[in-house]
Amino acid sequence: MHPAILIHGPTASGKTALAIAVAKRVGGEVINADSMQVYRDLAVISARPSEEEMSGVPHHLFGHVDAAERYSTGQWLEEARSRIRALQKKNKPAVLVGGTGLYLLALTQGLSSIPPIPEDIRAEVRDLTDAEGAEGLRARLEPVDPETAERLGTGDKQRLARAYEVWLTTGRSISDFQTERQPPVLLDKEWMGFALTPPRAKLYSKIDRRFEGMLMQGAMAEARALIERDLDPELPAMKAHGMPWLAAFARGEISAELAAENAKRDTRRYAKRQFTWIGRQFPFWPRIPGTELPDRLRVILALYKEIDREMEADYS
RNA sequence: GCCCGGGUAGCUCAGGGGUAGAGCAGCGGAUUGAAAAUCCGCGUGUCGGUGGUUCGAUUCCGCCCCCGGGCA
Repeated sequence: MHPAILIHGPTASGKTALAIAVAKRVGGEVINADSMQVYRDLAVISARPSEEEMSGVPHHLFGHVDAAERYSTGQWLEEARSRIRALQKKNKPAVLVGGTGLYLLALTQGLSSIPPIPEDIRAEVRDLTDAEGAEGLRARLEPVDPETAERLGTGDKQRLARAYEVWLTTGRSISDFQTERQPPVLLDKEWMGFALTPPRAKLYSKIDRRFEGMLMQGAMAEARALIERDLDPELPAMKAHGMPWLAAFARGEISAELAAENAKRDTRRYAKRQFTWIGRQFPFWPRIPGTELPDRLRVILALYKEIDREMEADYS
């Protein structure tokens, strides 16, 4: 069995092209680890690789979800598990690539086994959040799960809502669930992760240019098509970088220039958070600071060959 | 060339004899099924340069440089 290769990095750092190049060299297949590239309706806006870019390398979990769906980390993890297992059976390395750090964390550290939340409870808590805000949620959570209420920031309505949903569904606190994790899909020796860490100034100007490029490739048309479906603006797909601003522009509320400015700014801020995530959550993943594809490829292949050989030795 | 106005944070600007703020941008952090989400924290500065007055100058004065506008 070959170890899986995980490629992570901030948005617009060149993960897609690198993953394809790596997959070609090691005879592997690419699996998406990006929460937005799963949505069918977000080809341009999520910078999903085109058929042409994929250049014959099989890709999995790209654009297979409808924008009306609320995709989740848990769902992704199960889908990724089955693809990874299938590749292991074929004795091909899996190349997981994506900017969603939480997905890769779940993959390598495991997730707690919390039962799915029934739709009526989710709706109830969502209404509660709208009506009472973070304050109200916190007040409700405090008596039943004081630990989580204490740990979460006072305004973190999303996590407060999640904690409260879990309590309503199971009668147990989320902190209780979170003390244990399921075994990860990939065990320690079964994967190797790489983090792209380009110079920030360079990345930021790349982000700006990339968004301009998206506009030229039809991002606006893509946004309009979604807007016409009249979906809940709170859906994850509707929150993809640029979407809320392109929607505001479509409604005539802001200028095209402002929409583009804001979209770029949101993306830059996201990249900043990704840098923090890499530093804190993946401190031991080898860094790849270079920005040239051949250099990056060389670094990955050199390190990968080593552990791949070790693994072959272990199994023979 | 002359006359005004202005040079203060990355940007737009406020302030004023005791080394300085606001907005935006930015920076640091958290992160267990919405994560491209959600949340917490932080002014980051040769106050254009150089002399002078003063206990003390970013502030007042002189000269110089730069940018607007006007008159030539």
